Amino acid sequence: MPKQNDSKNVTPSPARRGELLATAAEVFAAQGYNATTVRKIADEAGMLAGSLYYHFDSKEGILDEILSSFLDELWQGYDEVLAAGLGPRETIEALVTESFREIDRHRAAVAIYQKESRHLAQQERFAYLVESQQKFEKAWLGTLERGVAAQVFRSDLDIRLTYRFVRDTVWVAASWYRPGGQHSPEEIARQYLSMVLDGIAVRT
Amino acid sequence: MPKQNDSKNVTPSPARRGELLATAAEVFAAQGYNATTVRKIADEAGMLAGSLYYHFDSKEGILDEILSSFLDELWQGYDEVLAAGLGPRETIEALVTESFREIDRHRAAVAIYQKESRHLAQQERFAYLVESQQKFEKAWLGTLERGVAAQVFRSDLDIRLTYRFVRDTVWVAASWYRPGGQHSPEEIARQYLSMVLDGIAVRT
DNA sequence: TCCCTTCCCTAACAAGTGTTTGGTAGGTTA
DNA sequence: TAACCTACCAAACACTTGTTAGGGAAGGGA
Repeated sequence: MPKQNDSKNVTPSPARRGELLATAAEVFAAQGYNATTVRKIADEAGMLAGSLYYHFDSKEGILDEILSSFLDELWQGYDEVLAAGLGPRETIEALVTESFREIDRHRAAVAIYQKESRHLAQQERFAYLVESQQKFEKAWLGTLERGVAAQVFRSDLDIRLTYRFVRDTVWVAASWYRPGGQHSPEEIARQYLSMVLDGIAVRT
Repeated sequence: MPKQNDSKNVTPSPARRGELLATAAEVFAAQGYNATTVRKIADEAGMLAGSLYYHFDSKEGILDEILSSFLDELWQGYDEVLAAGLGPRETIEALVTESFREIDRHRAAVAIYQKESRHLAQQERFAYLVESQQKFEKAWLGTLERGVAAQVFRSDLDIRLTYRFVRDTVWVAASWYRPGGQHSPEEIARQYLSMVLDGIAVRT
């Protein structure tokens, strides 16, 4: 039961759809969703605006597919980490590393998510953004609490503040990260973890 | 030589302008600049769209005034800190604290800046955003380098990565911060500094 | 009383928006 | 060859957008 183009009697190739989704994601990330016209996307893809509607239902549908497929892949990686039964510190390390790998693979999608998710989440179509965010909070906050209980994380900090601190430090990286840069995702994760866990001050 | 309404023979009161700027900033922050219509702003202010043009030149002019007045006030505080001749660690502490105070005072403006500055900076009208960002980088990066040289900050980290880390962790707070919440700006600054400087792990 | 200023409304404009409809070039299949 | 499918174009649609022009109500000062 296909979701797209149900009424129309056409079957666009998934490969071409993938290409178009990638270019659309780049434009959305660069200009913002609302500032991006379908004519701009089509232009970037070397075709006319109307032709996009052979492949997709709507502009919103394109955005939906970009975000949901990103989140699907993200949670595939996260669930694997969470199921591994690691200790709190090792779980945080694995989650952060996995996050930077996702940023590496889905830079545009992450940037879009960062900018638009807050007001998109109010729409029914994007309700899964709220679900994902809740699941996200549960995983990270739970791990941090486990760590405090096990005395591997500090207990003198507001735990929710700590959660937002760790979460934000990781994901905002998508705003400046460029694949193929000086540092690999793993190297960036290593340094970020070192800063988050041990701080940037010299120990006395 | 007034900048606005130069041709028209009118003189809107600064007080009313301030109110309208505040509501506009709230809507921009909540919905995004491009997704916000002037009709929505006017609606929120209890008037009709056209009436906004008695007070302002254009929608872009409103945005311009929100951002530039925020940056003016920000640099007033920053310059004071930088001129105080503090040590590197104390300078970072003062800058972070000052930043959270600005977030407290200009939450909406900061949120808009976060979301829109990247692609706004490409326009000539908003060239001052680029200048500000460069000045910003010079101040923070310079302080961090001073700290490494003075052996108060770690030397085994990529300094640019550290800069982005500290910068982002502070400013993304505007996305979740709400004035009048549980913690004061100073308290949030204190805990953030504690995390950034000493890490969240228990010292062994 | 009359005038002037402040502040907003009514009504419209032109440009740009996402989207639809019908058509067609080129390759594949029967 | 004929029928068909894929992937696009050309042209238009209805609607929303930022913006403008003219007018008018309320109030203060002369």
